[in-house]
Amino acid sequence: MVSGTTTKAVGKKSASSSRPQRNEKGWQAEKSAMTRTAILEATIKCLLELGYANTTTALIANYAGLSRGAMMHHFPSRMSVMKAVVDYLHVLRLSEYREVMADIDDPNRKLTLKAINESVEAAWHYVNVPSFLAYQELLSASRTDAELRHIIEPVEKDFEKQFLDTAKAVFPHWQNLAGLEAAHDLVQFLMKGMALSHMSVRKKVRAKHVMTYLSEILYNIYNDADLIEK
Amino acid sequence: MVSGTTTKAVGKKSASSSRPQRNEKGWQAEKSAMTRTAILEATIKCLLELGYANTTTALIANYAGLSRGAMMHHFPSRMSVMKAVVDYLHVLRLSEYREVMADIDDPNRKLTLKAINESVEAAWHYVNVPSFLAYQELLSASRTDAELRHIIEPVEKDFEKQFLDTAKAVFPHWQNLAGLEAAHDLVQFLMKGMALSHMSVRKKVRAKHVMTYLSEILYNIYNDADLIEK
DNA sequence: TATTAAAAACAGTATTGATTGTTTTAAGTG
DNA sequence: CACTTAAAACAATCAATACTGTTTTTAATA
Repeated sequence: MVSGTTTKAVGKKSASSSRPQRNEKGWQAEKSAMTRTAILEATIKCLLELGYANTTTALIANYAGLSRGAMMHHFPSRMSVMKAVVDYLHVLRLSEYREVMADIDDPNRKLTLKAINESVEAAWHYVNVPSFLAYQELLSASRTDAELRHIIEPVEKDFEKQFLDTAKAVFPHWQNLAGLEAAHDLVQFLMKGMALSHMSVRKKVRAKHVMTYLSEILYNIYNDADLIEK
Repeated sequence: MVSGTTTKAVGKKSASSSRPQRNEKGWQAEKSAMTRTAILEATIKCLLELGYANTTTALIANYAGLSRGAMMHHFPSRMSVMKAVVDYLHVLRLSEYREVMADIDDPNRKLTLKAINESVEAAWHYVNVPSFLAYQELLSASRTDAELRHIIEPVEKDFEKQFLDTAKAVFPHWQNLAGLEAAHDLVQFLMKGMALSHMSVRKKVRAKHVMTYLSEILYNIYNDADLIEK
């Protein structure tokens, strides 16, 4: 299935390498927390490199530099890891998005085409970041994995809501609310579609072209051009 | 994993049900061909319902109403079935697309907004059809499955090319070639992004809104509005 | 000493590819 | 045409591997 089944130890002990700092209360608890996030990040790496189906508990442990026993101590089952990763990615992705959107433009001035262009570029960058792709892998697997779907469904719904709310907050000048929602969907669906078109030829230039168009479109929607009068 | 592991026999003997017509030459060859396509269609059903990872040879055989031995006779390995399915879907999807696009509008007249709207609706319908979703499942799996990727990559490239060529043939009036290509990408990426956003809330209405915008955009591009002068 | 982290070993199940056997169809041959 | 032989379709079983979750053991910490 995958080559390095034998003690690969990628990113070896990235968590437990800091030496015991026995001040404060609960060094063990701290260590435990570090191991936990090491496992979560190892899982994300696995999802990216191997996909959901091939992300086995043994591989996760390897990537985290742990024994399988240790990892099963922190997460009693494979699905419990996945659930933790879903939650982990949820907050991570939201914070990443807010960070990206934070320095787009002064929210107190009217949007320029240049600013829109920048935010489109940012959105493109956003869907090519590990956290997005790993989450997408989980979302994709959830289509045919009922247990995972039950876990990820409420999270996804909450994400979509917060995602849109953030966009509204970033563009307070946007007049037509329905227009903003449609514009937001336009951007997100398009970006997702491009990001998931892995083996397109000339992907870079095509993406650039599409995004140039998209920016002009958004500018028109923003300025309430006669698009969609109904 | 899945409920009916025990002789489910879905779509039982849909292939070998026709009685032996011993005229012409080679009844056995005909039967063999029928069994083959029965296996391929069973595989597609599995891909849709269970996903690539859970599509085992045993399940395929069940769905096709065959023993595993019989199915391994026609396809010596799991991957060989997948390869056959990739080819099968390739021609199927192209023919479906051409069929859908055939009755959009008279290619000898200038495009109306209504006609564009119709073709957008057709594109939306297209990405919700089984063959698209099954193929997408394979494409998605190929990201982390090298063997499958080697199989599907050339097919996907050829598909993209023929896909665009078909669009060009359907809209011979389209002035700006670069504009048409961008418009085509715009539609395809957007549709894919929408189709793969499984658990969006209010998906239907949002899709409708986005598509209304999209149609106006396309109309503008088609009429060489000042979009993208560079 | 009691508790927690970590490691190792184990049992059960599922899947794959291979092998062997049985039935059905096609092709010769006298 | 009757009979034999070959080949293809189909079925059943087996060995090897891989993954999951559990249990047992060891080490470290409070």
